[in-house]
Amino acid sequence: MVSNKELQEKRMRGYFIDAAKETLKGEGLKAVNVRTVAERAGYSFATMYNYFKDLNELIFICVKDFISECEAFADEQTDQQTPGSMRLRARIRAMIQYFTQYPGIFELFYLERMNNIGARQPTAEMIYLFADRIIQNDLDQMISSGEISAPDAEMLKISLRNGVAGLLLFYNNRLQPGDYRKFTETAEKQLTYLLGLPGIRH
Amino acid sequence: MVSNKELQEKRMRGYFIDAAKETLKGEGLKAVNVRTVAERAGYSFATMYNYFKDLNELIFICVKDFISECEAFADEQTDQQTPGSMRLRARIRAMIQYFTQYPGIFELFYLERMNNIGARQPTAEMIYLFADRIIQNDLDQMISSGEISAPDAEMLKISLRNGVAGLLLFYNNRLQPGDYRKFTETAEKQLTYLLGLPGIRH
DNA sequence: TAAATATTTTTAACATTGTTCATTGTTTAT
DNA sequence: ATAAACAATGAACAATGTTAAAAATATTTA
Repeated sequence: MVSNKELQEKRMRGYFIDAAKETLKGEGLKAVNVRTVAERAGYSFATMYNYFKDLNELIFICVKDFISECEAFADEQTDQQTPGSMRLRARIRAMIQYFTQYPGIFELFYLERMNNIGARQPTAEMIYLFADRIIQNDLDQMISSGEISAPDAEMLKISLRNGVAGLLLFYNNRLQPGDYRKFTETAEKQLTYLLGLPGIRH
Repeated sequence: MVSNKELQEKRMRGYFIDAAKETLKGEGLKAVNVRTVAERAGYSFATMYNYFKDLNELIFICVKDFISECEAFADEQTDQQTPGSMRLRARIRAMIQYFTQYPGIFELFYLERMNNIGARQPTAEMIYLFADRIIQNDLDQMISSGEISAPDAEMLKISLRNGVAGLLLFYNNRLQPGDYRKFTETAEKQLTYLLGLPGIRH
């Protein structure tokens, strides 16, 4: 049972959160500032400070929401598949797709939030755990089916997490590879490469 | 033959460049701003604009210098070794060591510079090519010795570049793994893992 | 209902940082 | 010695995050 006050406060926070999320998805991180977000929400910039400690807190909430959204997207893309290496690939593919669709979110996750001293530790940990969570289920399945040993699975997990972060980091800066088609091709090859390890029984 | 004017101008630029580099290595990227750098150089902040287009140009020069420094460090660490997979490992180890010794430089390379719209493309490309250059020699040797095929070498190169970037990205944010000892252990394991691929003849 | 009180929103102001420009001081060439 | 060129600087502006007092609005109470 929530009071009117709580409900109203939640709505107000929602306006700002939505405005920030829209801006992040659309114009990207550099367009997010107190004044533009507040304008989009339909309030003065100072009003934000009545509902959030500071801009960091607001953006932190966006990160949490985007994590959920990305996980939901991966779930949705793979709900027909059974756990295992094929689904693992599909889930990573979904994650890559999500971040390339919203470069601003990638920037937020891997460049800005992690870089931020203030909210450093908790945010970075969240992002880090999220990347692992995306693939944990399938790795467990691969272990229990004897497809891979537990230590090899651990290495695979780290390699995938780091490799995907690096892959997106370079692509996000419009470099390598140049176009999207070539990028997905490289991503697929890299997945195949990382999954083609000696420890895995094919 | 350089004129006095050119010499003097070069010196002036050097004062600012050194001040910026010291600040980056010591206090990190967030401590770098026009006023602190100029103070360290012994001049007013406005003087900087007589020698550099803007702060970006100054920092861009630092990036170039750090790239050279890191390459020199890798060369120095491996000058006793012959080209091949062992030296490849050692060179990557040197690169990782360099960036963990100077977190501010990593931040600059992979988080800030790449993130910067203005100087985006050229800087990111430079950083990207530098990472490849560190290992190119040894990869070529491995190819010509028949240790690895050219296509596999290309995949290995990409995997290493992306994997190292991701590894440093997560470690730099003080997360995974917690302490330096554990970190180097993980880095070694990951190197072994990536180099232990099916395409490589052992 | 009207005054008093509490809450919410906003305007004004400040701090920090990057940047530009006019002024001032200094050097150089005639 | 003086005019021209050059170098260094402080004042000022713009953008952004933040705070605090003032204004507007809502709620409570007599």
